[in-house]
Parts: sequence; C-alpha cells; structure tokens
Amino acid sequence: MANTTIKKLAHELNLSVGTVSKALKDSHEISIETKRKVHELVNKLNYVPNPYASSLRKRKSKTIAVVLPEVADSFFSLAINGIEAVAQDKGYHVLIYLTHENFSKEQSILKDFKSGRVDGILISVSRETTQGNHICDVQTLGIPVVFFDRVCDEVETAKVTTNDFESGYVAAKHLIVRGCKQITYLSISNTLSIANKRMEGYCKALTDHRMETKENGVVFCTNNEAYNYNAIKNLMSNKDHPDGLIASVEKLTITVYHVCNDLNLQIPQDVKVISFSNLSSALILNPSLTTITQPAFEMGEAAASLLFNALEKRNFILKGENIILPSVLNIRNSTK
Amino acid sequence: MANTTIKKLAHELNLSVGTVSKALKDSHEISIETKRKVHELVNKLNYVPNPYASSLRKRKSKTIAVVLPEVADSFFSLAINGIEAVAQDKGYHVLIYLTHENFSKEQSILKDFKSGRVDGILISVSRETTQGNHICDVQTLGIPVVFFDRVCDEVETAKVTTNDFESGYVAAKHLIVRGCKQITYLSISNTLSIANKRMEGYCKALTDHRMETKENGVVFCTNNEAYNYNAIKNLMSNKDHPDGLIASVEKLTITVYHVCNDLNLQIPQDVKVISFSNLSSALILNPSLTTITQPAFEMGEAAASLLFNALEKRNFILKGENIILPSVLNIRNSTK
DNA sequence: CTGAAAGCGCTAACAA
DNA sequence: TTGTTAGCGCTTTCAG
Repeated sequence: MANTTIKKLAHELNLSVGTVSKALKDSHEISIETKRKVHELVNKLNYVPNPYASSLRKRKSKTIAVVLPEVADSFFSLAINGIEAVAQDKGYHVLIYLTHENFSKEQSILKDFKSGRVDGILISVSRETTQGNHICDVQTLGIPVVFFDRVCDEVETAKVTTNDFESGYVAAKHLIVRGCKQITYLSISNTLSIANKRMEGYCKALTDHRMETKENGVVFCTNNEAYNYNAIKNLMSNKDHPDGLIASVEKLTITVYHVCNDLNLQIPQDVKVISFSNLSSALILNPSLTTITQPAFEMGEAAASLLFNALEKRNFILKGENIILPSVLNIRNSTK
Repeated sequence: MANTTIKKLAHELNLSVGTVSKALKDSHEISIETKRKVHELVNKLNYVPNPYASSLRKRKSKTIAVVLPEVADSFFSLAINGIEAVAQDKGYHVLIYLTHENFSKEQSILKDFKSGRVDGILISVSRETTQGNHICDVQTLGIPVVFFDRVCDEVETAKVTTNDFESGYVAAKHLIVRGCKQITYLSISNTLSIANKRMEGYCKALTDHRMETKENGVVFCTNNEAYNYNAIKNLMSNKDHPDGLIASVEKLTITVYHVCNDLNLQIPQDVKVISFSNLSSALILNPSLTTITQPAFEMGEAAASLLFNALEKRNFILKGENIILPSVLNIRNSTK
C-alpha cells in the first residue's frame, strides 16, 4: 500500500494533520501560503490520499457497483461504456460484477453491498430473478439502486428501459407487413420483464392484425446454446415451420442463422428474421440483419446520471422515476 | 452505509470486539459455543463487515483494477469474463477503468492507484502509450502489475499475450497461398506492440515468399471511424488496389466490408479479407469472415491467475513471466 | 488562520 | 478462552 501519508506531510511541513487536510480540500480557513507549501510537497512526494481511510471516516466510498448478467453481449458492453463515462466524469469508481444469469450469485453479490462497499448500485437482473428482496434489502440501508434494461417490477426505484412493448409490436408488425403468416417469437425467459413486454407487443400485433397465436408462437430458449440450437432446429424442421422469426436477444440470432444454414433454409425467402440486437456487424451479415436496436450507451448513461443525482443531492430519494428511451427499427435484407 | 458493526455485536453478546473479531475469522482460540452465538447474531442482524475499515487496518483491499482501452470489442468483453471468473472465485473485487485509447487518461487512472485502492493491476495499454513510467511508478510501491494482450515492452513484469508475430505470418501466408499478389496490412498504431508484431510477421511472410513490400503495404488507421473509412476507400479506389487485406483489429473489418460494398468490390473475388477478430458473428457475415481468433477468455483468466499468485504468495515477485497463448486461424469464405 | 483530539470499524499484539 | 489496547489514515468539530 501507499507510503506517503498526511501525517508525513504534516511532519515535513511542521503543520498539524488537520491543517494539511484542510489545505488539501482548499478550505477557506487556510492561508494561501500554507496551501501552496502543501501542494508543493504533495507533488514532490507524489502523495495520493488513502481512499479507504477517507471512506471509513466519511462513510462514503465514491464507488458504485454495476451488476450485469454477462458482458459478452453488445448491449451490455455499450452500456458499460455509458456508465463508465459518467462515473469517470463525476470522480466515481466502478466495481463490476457478473451474475452469469444466476440468481443465487446475484443474491450473494447484493448481500456484500450491505457492507457499505458501494454508495450506489446499477443493476440489470439475471434471467432467473423473479423477486427482489435482495434488492430491497440494500435499499433499506439507504443505498440507492437504479435498474437498467432488465428491471424487477416489484422493487420501487428508478428504472431506465427501452420501449419493449412497442418494439415487440413494431417487430411483429414489420414481419406481417412483409407478408409473414406465421410468426414465432423466440423468448429467453418467461419471467424476465423485457422478454415478456416484447412478447406482449408481439401478441398485440398479431391480434390487431387478426392473426391467431399458434401453439408454437413462442419458443422459450435457455442459457444453453446447444439446447437452443436444437429447439430452433426442431421448430424449423417442421414442414409448416414459421415464415417469420423474432429473436428477443442478440445471441439467439447467430443460432437462428446457423440453423437456417444447416437446414438449407433461405433467409428471407423461406423465413424472415428480425432481432433485438446491438451487433455492429448486423449490416454485414449474410444476409444483412433487420434489427431493433436499443440505445445501449444512452441507457447506461441515463441510469448512471440518475444514480449520481440521488447520490449527490441529499434527501433525494429514488422512487418511480421511469426513463424510457426508444429503440429503433433498422430494416435490412433479412426481412426483405 | 451499513449500521451493524462489530461493536454492536459485541455489546449485544456481552463480549469484547476482539473476541467477536476472532470468532468471525474462526480463530482456534475461541470456544465453539461463542462462535455459535456470534454467528447466530450475525445472521439475525445481517451483519457484513465494513471492508474499508478492514482494508485500512490490514493494508489490503481485496480489490484489483482492470484497465482497458475500451470494452465494445469482443476481445475485451471476453477477457473481462475470464478475469471476473477468477476474481469472483478468489473473493476479489474488480474495479474497471476505460482509457478510451487516451494516454493521459491512462496516466491519471494509474496515478490514483498509488493510493492503495487496489492490491494489483491488470492492464492492456492504450494505443497512444509509448512508455511505461506511470506503470513502473505503481510497481515501485509494491503493487503487482500484469499486462495482457497489449503490453509495454520496457516494463519488467508478467505478460500474457498471444502469438502475434506468428499470427501475422500465418495471416499473410494464408493470403499468399490463396493467390494474393498484393497484400496490405491495416494497422491501428505504429507504436502498439501487438500491431507491430503482427506487422512484422506479415513482412516476414512476404519476404519469405519473395514478395516485395509495396509503399501501400501498410495503412495506419486511427481511432476515428470516418478517417479509417476514407483511408481504406482511398486505398481500394485505386485501379491496382490490393487483392488481399489483413485487418489488425476487429473493428476495422466492418469498415472494410462497408468500403467494399460501397465500391462494388466483391469479397473474395476482388479482394480477400482476413481479420484478427473474436466476433461471434464472423461465421454468418456476408461473406463469412476468415479470422485469426485470439483466446480472449483464456488470456484474461491467465493474467488474473498470475496476478493472484503474486498477491497471495508472499515474496512472490513478478518478473519476466511470459505466457503466450496461441491464436487460431479459422478459414472461411472471405479468403476463398 | 492553525492545532488538538476524538473517532470511523476493524485487526492484532499482548495481558489476563 | 476472553479482554484490553493501540493504531490503520483521514475528517471534523472545537479551542486557541
């Protein structure tokens, strides 16, 4: 650990630690001359204050936690960028935790936060998360929490999401307009808020356009790629397979393309595909992919900003804040 | 911040804080019965020890820093996964910092580490980094540093890389074997270790196969997408444009595909393309992309393991450890 | 304008 | 087996 302490500075300068401490935070009760001398020595000795001593004393860590299901997904990568940008700007540090879509891991990560390790939390819940006690627990301790993208409805706090319902509707409607008669929605969870909202939008579009929801209208995928491959292959092997697919998350797209390739199905002739995705390579896929793109960076940024507001204004309590940033439809060849 | 402290526990149980502290770490000098009572109350009150108090006292933070150029790149996303997996396993926390390829940002981030905020550092340097004083400075303070992927040669410490020279050679040779007569290497920096090693491998392959290095044999790209687009477009607009391209990093691939599309150049007929990339969508690009894939997850894992070794064994000093994990060539249609 | 002193919550030597 | 004590480095009253 570091060696230069405030005590050493004080000793060298024949000042008290209190005076040095005040000089360091540019207190008005310290003379210009003293401040100058202090800063000079600080530069000379390369002094950097011990953050843990100060955290202990001030009961603030200037650190936030970002809890994510995973990071190998363009959405979360972009969101981290947005979060980190705001944090760096505000002088905060960012601890990152991955749940790998595992609820009990999420619980134990959250439990640690009761220690006061972080001043605030940004979280996108795991696909397994169906209740939010572990989150309420830390809130009770006065630690603000902001959800982004994947929220937990029952927890009352700020949420930054995108217009999932409308996007599901738009996706389905786009396929309908392009002539699809039988559209399947590939879900990733029957409990996750975003998956369900997107699905509801999809259902509404079907109803509005007098299309019945077939039994294989929704296929639930998992965290296991091999399983998903088989489920989708199974679906598409059928003689009257769907002629339209909506992938609710990015990673399912690649599986869909593989299945179609392996079954010799042409996209978009045999089946049209649209995906919720932030893949920067969507445009150069074979065929180029029609996407619903979420404003990932902006969502991260907005969530972080909300959190820092709560952190910096006293008596600022996060309640029902609900920021909804719109996704956009990018029409490409996979739905031609 | 948290409210239950060790003092409160001690008070409730009519014990001294020292005893409770020892009971919590399962010290042999505490009776079974006392330990039981302590744990009971711990569970009841949901006590979690204050990490900052303990860090201050023990001069250890159980936290490492991961410093990256960016995160919206499959390589770094996968590497974070590897790092986080090891850290979570060892009970360490992970602070993440992005330099956005900016050297002075990297410096100020490193400077903060002199405070003792972290016990160790994993870093992949920015493209602008040409010297390592800021890194040596923290090392001098006894904080171990492990480089991964993008190293700083002059700093003596452990490094985890992939076989960049050989990969550059393999990439060029692959294009030569496939009949390319004029191959251009798209670099991202003339100082970055990985970019140069890959380039040297490329040059060696040309020499070995009696091909001369043309003036436009290497094109230096930047961090600016528009600039890169123009540079590559310029290169490819020429009548005798190269018939083979090596993209030294993932993000350049997408630009290359766009340029070719805009200039109506067919890949691989008019120009063959190979890229250093971890894109999971490489297989479903149009055309599917031949890649040199780095073992990103494994590199993150290896770097983290090395660091934790240094952290946990006393008197363990990182010196010339040099782990080289091989990349693999995946031949696909873009070089057919 | 500067100094003295208490204490944030925890650990670890030493005493009992 | 348990208790006492002295800090880790810093902030912040309160006095001078």
